[in-house]
Amino acid sequence: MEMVLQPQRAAGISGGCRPGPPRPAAAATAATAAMMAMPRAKREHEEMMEAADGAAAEVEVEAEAELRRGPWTVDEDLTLINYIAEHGEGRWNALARAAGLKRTGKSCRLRWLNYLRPDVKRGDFTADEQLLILDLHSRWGNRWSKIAAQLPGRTDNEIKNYWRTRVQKHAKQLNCDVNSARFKDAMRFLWMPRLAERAAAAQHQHHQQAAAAIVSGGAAVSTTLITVPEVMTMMMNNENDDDRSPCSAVTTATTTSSSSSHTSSESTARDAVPVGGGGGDDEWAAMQQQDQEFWSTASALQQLTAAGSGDHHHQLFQFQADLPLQDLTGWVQGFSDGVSPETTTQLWSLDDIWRMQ
DNA sequence: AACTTCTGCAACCGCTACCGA
DNA sequence: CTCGGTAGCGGTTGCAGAAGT
Repeated sequence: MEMVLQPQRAAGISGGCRPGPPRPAAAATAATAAMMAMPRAKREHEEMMEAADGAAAEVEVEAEAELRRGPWTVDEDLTLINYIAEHGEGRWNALARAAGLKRTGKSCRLRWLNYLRPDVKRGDFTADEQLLILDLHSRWGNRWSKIAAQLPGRTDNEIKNYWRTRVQKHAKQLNCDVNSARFKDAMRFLWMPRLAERAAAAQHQHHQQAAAAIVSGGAAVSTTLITVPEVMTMMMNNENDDDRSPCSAVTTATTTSSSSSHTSSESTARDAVPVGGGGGDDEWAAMQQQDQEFWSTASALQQLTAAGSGDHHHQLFQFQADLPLQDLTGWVQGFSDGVSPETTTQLWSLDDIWRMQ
């Protein structure tokens, strides 16, 4: 079977500055499918790899001189995708030669893993994802690949860039080092709760949509929307746990709620399956399962927020006292991506934080 | 309109770990 | 055990579009 891949039109990659070659998403998906039927192609691949290895030494010097660098072209992308679709990935140097790409194996590997791989997710990070990144970074530091492993479809490069461009920018706005205790406190007590709230709100909206689809015409589903003070209480309560930071407490809550759906945007389409559209028992069971998970999550959140611990409030007060008013307000507003200024101010003025107690 | 500065991201570089001969 | 090749990781750079002047 010979697969011919056509170049795709630019797929509107959000946030991209470099125009670059369009991402052949559909082609990459087709590539995945092609990889399923591989045995014969695999054998050919092995032979080609051996041949490529054999020829490698002689051509190495001259090839070195004409190796391409810089942005990948559409043709190069398609060549790589086609080759991997037929032969699989691995042994990148030999692959690069066998595929006829004038690139280093390193470059091919990077291009494939960070851009062409069919399951790579593009676009802005969801609140859930941001929360997870903050949490994991607080635990593991700059272990980007390890962090990326916890975010399906995200690459270490993407997360690294996110950290450098967004997080470090905010640390700069706050006039402190990204590794300073002050910034970490700001992350724990302001940014992460806010992300948790947004994530919860997204979950809330998502579940309401799903419920509306399931109970068409029925009563509106009542859900518990977790609030900033609730999240803060959760964080403080969980500081009692020996090996769990407040950060992990929030993440636990939010990721638990999303355990049945990696991200809200991702899961919406899947979950909003119309009832009675020819679905069988499996679909019904799946919906029941999702319903069950939603309600158990809401219940868990309520339980977490039920008990409060006054001791930890002092920490928050101390933190508030340490931060200059204008710094805090400006900085908090700095995190207002996608939120109207009014909303942000309302959510995060010092008065409001104070009232949360 | 022209120029400069800022921003975000893809790609590269250097290093280390791992593995097989 | 050593050595060479490869994969993978984290840090850095370069570039193009956006924003500002």
